[in-house]
Amino acid sequence: MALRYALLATLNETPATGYDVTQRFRERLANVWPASHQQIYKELGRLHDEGLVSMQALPQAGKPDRKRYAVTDAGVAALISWLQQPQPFPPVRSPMLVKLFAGDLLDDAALAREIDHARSQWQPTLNRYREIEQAYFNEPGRLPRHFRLQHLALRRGIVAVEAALDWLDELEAFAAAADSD
Amino acid sequence: MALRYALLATLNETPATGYDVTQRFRERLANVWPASHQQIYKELGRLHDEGLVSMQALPQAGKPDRKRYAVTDAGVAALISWLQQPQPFPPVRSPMLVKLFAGDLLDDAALAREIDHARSQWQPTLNRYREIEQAYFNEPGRLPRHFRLQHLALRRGIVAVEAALDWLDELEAFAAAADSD
DNA sequence: CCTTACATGTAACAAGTTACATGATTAG
DNA sequence: CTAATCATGTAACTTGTTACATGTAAGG
Repeated sequence: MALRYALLATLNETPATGYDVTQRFRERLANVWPASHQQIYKELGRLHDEGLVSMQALPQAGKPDRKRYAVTDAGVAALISWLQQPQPFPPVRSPMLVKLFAGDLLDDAALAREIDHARSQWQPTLNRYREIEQAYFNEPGRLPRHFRLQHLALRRGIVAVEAALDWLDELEAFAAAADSD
Repeated sequence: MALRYALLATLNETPATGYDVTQRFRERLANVWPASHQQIYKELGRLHDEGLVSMQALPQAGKPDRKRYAVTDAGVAALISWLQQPQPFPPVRSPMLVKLFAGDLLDDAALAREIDHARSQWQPTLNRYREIEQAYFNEPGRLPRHFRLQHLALRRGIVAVEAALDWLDELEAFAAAADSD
């Protein structure tokens, strides 16, 4: 459900084609609400059917026509009304925790591999987030409101991944102790 | 995909009916891999079709027969082989971050409401987790391995929610400052 | 020659949610 | 009288993933 509002939000900043929007999702929404081009095109079609966005075809030679979407008044209204309502929290579903739940069928070696794998995913993610923070949000106090909100969204990613890595340290301490038995 | 392995893991501890398993998911797997009874029954049926669990009908009067499921050798093998392979991480999808992304269409009042709502979800969750930790995992060093793994799964929840609440404080500080302008 | 960027989609499938269905027994 | 517990499911729907389809132009 949130996908359509993410779409309305970007298009509200600047009208764009499905292709452009897909780029934006890759670059700036990947850690908020990832979506593939297939899903984006489908949802843009629906939004258009419902009159929440307008569409203008821009003819091209040799390629499919570009379709430029812009939010309509009804679209802005729908987005604002969604923003007013507190949203439910997505449930946690973690394959890694399912593994811990399997208990003694999970041997020490497999656990160690899983820990390494997790670290190899999260550490680079944290580094990337911190680089972005350095580069774009160095003086948050001076930024206009919508940039500060984006910074806070990034902060959410940072604290979450830091917590994940702290927990990995706990888990590794346990695994190392078990190893030396 | 992880649902079936969560099912195999519980049934490997103790054989049980779909109803029993649903209880266990409510009590102990809610924060790891939540699942409804509809999903559980469907997946148990599939696991049975594939020979990963065996089923024995226990006739009852007035109620549907109970069906007792137990993991087969093939089931144990499938679970172990899954445990060996590092699992991909589920993508982050957060409606709350989508809201921040909407920028100036999100007014201060709506933001404040969202913060309160989030805190009212997470704070009780954290309290519950801490109570469970106190009650069951008071002396982790003395526990057998599979309990320690469950403790570590709970720790994951604790550090994640603590991080979420820390972030909410950051967000609230921003909202309060904006308010006083 | 090969890959990447551009630009749009369709179709099949998997996973999860919500609504509906049945019917006895027990606790308040 | 009402709600909860026990015990199983089916069906419709939504969301998201993966595979497939088409065709040009530019850069290494």
